[in-house]
Amino acid sequence: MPELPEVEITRLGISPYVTHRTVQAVQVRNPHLRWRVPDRLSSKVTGQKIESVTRRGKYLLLNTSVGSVIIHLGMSGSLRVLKTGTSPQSHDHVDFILGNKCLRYRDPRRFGCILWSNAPLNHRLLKNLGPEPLADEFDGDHLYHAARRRTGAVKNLLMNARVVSGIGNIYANEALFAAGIHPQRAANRISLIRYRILSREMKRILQAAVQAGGTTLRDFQRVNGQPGYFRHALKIYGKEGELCRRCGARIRRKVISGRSSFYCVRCQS
DNA sequence: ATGGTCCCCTGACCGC
DNA sequence: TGCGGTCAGGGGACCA
Repeated sequence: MPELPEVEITRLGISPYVTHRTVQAVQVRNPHLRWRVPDRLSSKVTGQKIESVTRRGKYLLLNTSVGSVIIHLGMSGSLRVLKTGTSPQSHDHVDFILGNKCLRYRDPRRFGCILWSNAPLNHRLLKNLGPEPLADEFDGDHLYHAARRRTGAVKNLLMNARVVSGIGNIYANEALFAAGIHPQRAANRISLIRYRILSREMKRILQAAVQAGGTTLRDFQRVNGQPGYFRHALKIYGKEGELCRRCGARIRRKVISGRSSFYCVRCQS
């Protein structure tokens, strides 16, 4: 499900309900996520006040004064705020009880994770993440530099979290279409000028997606239950066989490194 | 260091 | 209605 915009929408959605609240209990119904939910999670976080909810790449952090809960939503994860006592459905694996509210983690495929760290930004999963794509430090020069020794597809460069964090399959496809770059083009055979265009398009598309509440393909929901509306703004992702909105050529699909890639042969090179 | 391939898991969908 | 195959928004582990 979630790439940067959807994780950010989740953050914005839960933040007002959990910030400054104290965790009174943690209920782990199924600890078997990507990594086992640590047994110490409950003892670490119970009694602590959540001071802020932040995001790094696709990771969410529930920050307390003694450490942070690290949450990743994987492919199918979601967080909702419910009335405490609401009976859990299948795949509702973890609850954080916050007085009369309950922060509930649901993840049918269990590709996500919930971990605890005293120093989350130095955690092995976070410390090597590349810059945030919406930060000033991320620009065409950064991409160009990262691409110097890489002969693989530029799409893989965008989806490499060590190069830039938070970009997944949808937004990589959309940004490359917007920049007119073929997803399979070798990363080291793209000019600085084109990387500057690409980085600008990435920022523009990610910002627009956040504005629209993210992209709902099938099951992404905001905390209020509404879908994200950026799906209607997608120009290339999932549109194999349709006509390019820019030139009318038929959109193609090709699997690159195991992920579906969509592109227009006339507009992207 | 980079770039492949495999795998974790469930659910939706499609063709027969 | 059932069944098998395919696909899905992520990303770490492993190997060449």
